[in-house]
Amino acid sequence: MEKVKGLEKKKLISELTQGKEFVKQLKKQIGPLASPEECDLLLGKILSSLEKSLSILNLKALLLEGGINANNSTSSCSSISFLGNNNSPMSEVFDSPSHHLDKNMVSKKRKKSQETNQITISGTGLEGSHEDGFSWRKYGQKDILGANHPRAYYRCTHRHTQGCLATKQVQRSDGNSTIFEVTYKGRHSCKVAQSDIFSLNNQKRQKHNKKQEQEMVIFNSTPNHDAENFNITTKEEVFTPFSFPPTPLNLENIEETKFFCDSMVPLLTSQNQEFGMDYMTLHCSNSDLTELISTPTPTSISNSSFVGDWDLSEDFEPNVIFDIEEFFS
DNA sequence: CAAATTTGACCGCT
DNA sequence: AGCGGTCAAATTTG
Repeated sequence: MEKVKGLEKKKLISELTQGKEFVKQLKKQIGPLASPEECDLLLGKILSSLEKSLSILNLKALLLEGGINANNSTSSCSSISFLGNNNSPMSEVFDSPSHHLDKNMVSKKRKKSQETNQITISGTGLEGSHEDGFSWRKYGQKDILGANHPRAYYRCTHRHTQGCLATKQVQRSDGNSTIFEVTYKGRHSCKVAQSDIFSLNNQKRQKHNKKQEQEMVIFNSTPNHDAENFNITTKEEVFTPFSFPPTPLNLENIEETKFFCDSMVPLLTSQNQEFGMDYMTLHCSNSDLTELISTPTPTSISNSSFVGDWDLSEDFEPNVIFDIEEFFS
């Protein structure tokens, strides 16, 4: 992660310097000979540079504000989470796995709690791209009322061998069919070695290297979030949506967190209407993302490049666009 | 041939 | 009754 830290700073300086240069050029352009097109182009560049810079800062701010667990998370992307509209304690979903061993227990108790305690990640338009390092087995698919696309149901492959009760649901977004909404439920109790995840991600990276797919990750809050209860403090241990079973993310009162991965737009966009974030779009290449989320050795996010020694005193700025692919390149 | 996926049936909840 | 979630037999895949 040290590598990334250095890159961030360099990138930030580079963006700010670029912005400065663009302003200089624009200054020269402004005058009787200035063409509107050139001015427009330069303005766009300036804005882009400034937004990228702000994004870099704001991403850090988010991670700091989000109270990301310092101990376990290795994923910059997965570490940003949003909490729901109630302060109810974490449900049985994240409690003792033994609660779920009884099939009947699952049906009633869990159903209700899962509705309010789940992590949703939306993956890329590529089916395999929302792979998260876990081994999932599809056990069902349903057409959902009002949805354009069916919902697929997956459970951990180690359900029977290790009693792992983690499940996830994958559904294409109605609005954008290239976006997959992945809802994780339950926590992995299976022992998936970090090395396994690493090698698995390496395989995937090799698979997708040529395609150079880009992913957009939108961190989205649910529409009905109550701003007052929408806090990012972390406490309870929940399953981390991206690839790290042995590296749970500590969050408190999570209701629902959505990540959207899309392959179309190379931008990271952050908006916050209620308390700083309505959604955030993180975009990076598949390989970059994989690298980011598949660090073999668990690393503290707070020790990571994102939140390391940055001084982020300013408030989060909404509507920030951040080309994370370029940023991490 | 084992593992994974598909898909219709079933179940519980509202 | 309708819906979402799960089961499990059939089928496909590696």
